Amino acid sequence: MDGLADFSSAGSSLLWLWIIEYLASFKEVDTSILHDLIETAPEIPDDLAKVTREMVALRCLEDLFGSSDKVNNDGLSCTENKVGFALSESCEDVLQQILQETSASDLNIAGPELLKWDVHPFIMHKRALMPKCALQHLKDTILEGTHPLAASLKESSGLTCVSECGTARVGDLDHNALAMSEKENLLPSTCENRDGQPRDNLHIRNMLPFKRSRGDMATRDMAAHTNGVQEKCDLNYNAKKHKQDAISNHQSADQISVPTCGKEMVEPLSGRDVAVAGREGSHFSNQSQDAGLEESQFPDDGCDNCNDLRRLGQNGDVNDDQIQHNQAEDGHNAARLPRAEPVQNATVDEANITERVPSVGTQHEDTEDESRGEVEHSCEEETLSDNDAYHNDRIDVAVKKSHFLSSQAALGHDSLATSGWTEQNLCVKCNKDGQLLSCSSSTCPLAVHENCLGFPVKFDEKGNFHCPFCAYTLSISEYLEAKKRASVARKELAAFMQMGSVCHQMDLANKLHSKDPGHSGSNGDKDIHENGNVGEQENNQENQNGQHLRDVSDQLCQKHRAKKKKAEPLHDVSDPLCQRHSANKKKAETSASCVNANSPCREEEANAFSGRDCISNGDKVVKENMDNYCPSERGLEGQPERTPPECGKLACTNTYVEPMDDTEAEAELQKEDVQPASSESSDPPESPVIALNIDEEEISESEDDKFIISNYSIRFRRPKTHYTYPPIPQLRRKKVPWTAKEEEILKKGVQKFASVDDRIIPWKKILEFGSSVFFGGRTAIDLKDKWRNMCKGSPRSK
DNA sequence: TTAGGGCTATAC
DNA sequence: GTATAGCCCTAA
Repeated sequence: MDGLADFSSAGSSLLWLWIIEYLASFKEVDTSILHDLIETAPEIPDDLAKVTREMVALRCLEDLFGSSDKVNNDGLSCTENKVGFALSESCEDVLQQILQETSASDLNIAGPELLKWDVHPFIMHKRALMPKCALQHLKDTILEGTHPLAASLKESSGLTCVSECGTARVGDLDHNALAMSEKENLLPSTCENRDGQPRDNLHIRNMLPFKRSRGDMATRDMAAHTNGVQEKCDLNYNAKKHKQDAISNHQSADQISVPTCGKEMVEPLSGRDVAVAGREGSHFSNQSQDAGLEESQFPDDGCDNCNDLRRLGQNGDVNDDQIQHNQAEDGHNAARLPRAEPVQNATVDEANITERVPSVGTQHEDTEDESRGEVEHSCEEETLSDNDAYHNDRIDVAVKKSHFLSSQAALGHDSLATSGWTEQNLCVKCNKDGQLLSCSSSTCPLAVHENCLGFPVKFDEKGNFHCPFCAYTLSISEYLEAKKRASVARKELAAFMQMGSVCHQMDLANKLHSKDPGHSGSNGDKDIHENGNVGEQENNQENQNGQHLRDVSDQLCQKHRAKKKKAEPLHDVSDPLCQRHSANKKKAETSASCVNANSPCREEEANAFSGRDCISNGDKVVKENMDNYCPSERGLEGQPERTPPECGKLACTNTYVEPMDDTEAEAELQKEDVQPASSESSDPPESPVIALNIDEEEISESEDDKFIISNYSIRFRRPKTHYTYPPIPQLRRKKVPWTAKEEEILKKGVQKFASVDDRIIPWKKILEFGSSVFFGGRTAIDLKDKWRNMCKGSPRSK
């Protein structure tokens, strides 16, 4: 059944209006969706013409209902002009004209034009101006018949039957969803008996989401938009998206007209998805009774998932616990997935949403939370979308399985349809008996010859065989589980990195206090406050950030304690780590400087953020945690970036610069043989790494001092300007001594590229020129600085 | 992208 | 404490 065809034949063009309004409710409107609808619907010009009229009518109704704004929307006015209306006319007149049915020729003109018409402005306009219940007003007014034009408008708009049915069925996003669902449940029998059209309308209504979910991009977008409306209604976007997708998958596979539209309206009040399922079931049941269509598509022979779905729908008493229990009990029961999974998934997603909604729906005032929220949001979004895909896959598998079983039953013996393969010990593939592999899933009837599998049979750890369907479903489950764990780990990593930022800020605050005694405390605080939220964290950890930060810092410092195998109470001020750190700091820090007692953490974080596997700053624990961290170019410490393979798995932002001409640069050096043997031998190109490795010296954990990372490491620079919770703190690179070879190539480069007056030296070119020699972390600025130093030491002739 | 000034860590 | 090397920031 093609919903749009029905839609068109139904002739209820008001539905178009509702569609438009529906779309208009979305935050982001993709006009291509409407265009898709337009283009795929037959006899569209007429409908479009009606839509045109109704748009204008809507505009008029807007006026009637008090909207004083008469913004002249280009698209709308253009359309209006096409059908001979002018905005300046009075509402009554316009309405009258609408009802007078513009001539067919006018409509034909308007139709093609409308196809090119960008509905977006209109939608935006409607969204901006329409009262939330404007459509309801529209309907009510038409149905009440109090307006002089109501009667004819009612007839013209196709609301007659709706009126007679006594219910409004579409578009009442603000209405009580429960009442709505109840109304909807009442609709079919009465309406349908009066006129075929209403029934069509019902199907149209039901089919709309179905069309949205049919798989192509446009319809997918529309599904997303649909969910956008739900989001607007404080619904759980993902849960609904998933549920809708899930159901749509069933629909697309089985051509089941599950009224997701009605579901969407139900959902706002249905806190529990099972309740929704129950109501869906009600719809479904009604429809089945009315049309008898679904029965024909739900063969009783082995299509247990379909029947299960139906049962689930009809059984409004099912509750979450039951289902979850069943799932827990039957976690590996793929055969039951078709009925259980949609609910399960929705439940899971709902849980996710519980976490997620605040970050989406509320504005976090502090940047930290925003950043964290962003990270988590993106992570969850990614995970959820991926989950959706796999949930759909899982459902697809179930559907395919049921189809497969059905088709096999149809191809095989009739008895199979009733008794199943398992009971008869027949292969589901070849319908022959023999030594069969039975699927371990308790309710999966599938049995198959090993040879019929088409691939080598595999058994799980317990030696159980799972049919391909169940195996795939199981794999998806495991994958999703793993993703969930990864997501959690990512959050923890985010918290960990955030900790680095916190420590940094605290360290900065401490330094400001200790190094700027001239600054009054208030001034210092003020400065810090101006630069970010350092001050507030320093001053009060109980503020909204502080609590979380302290929690994170506690976690981190607990690692210290665990590592030291000492049960030291962790208190902000009395942390021994802090004391040790302070003692080892050459800079005299007052006792107050350890206010936050997180200095060790800071130092460790600093090293953590500089963490490359190839460069250690002394703390292996941190290093392990930062495997995937790759600081920005300026934040890179001396790390041999010229060896890209080492960067392989890292998301290095500092790309390996392929030498412009390696041989040229090195030839320059070799040609003149400028490298003293001693220099070359004692200071090979690798020397920077060696120099850095000074810091790598193993530090015994048994000694207190060993917690103090070498000062010759990356440190945070004092922020001079805004410090807005960077997920990656600013880092100071390690010093990388220049090798003689580097100096040589630098000299060559300068001689080669510098202009006559040496006013401007293209350091970037020189860097590329000598990239085979220069240490990978060098920048053009480094070259410049080095050249400056070299020139300081000796005249330019050097 | 470059130049210049300033900052920081280290060596002495 | 000072000198120095290397790094960072900012203006042009």
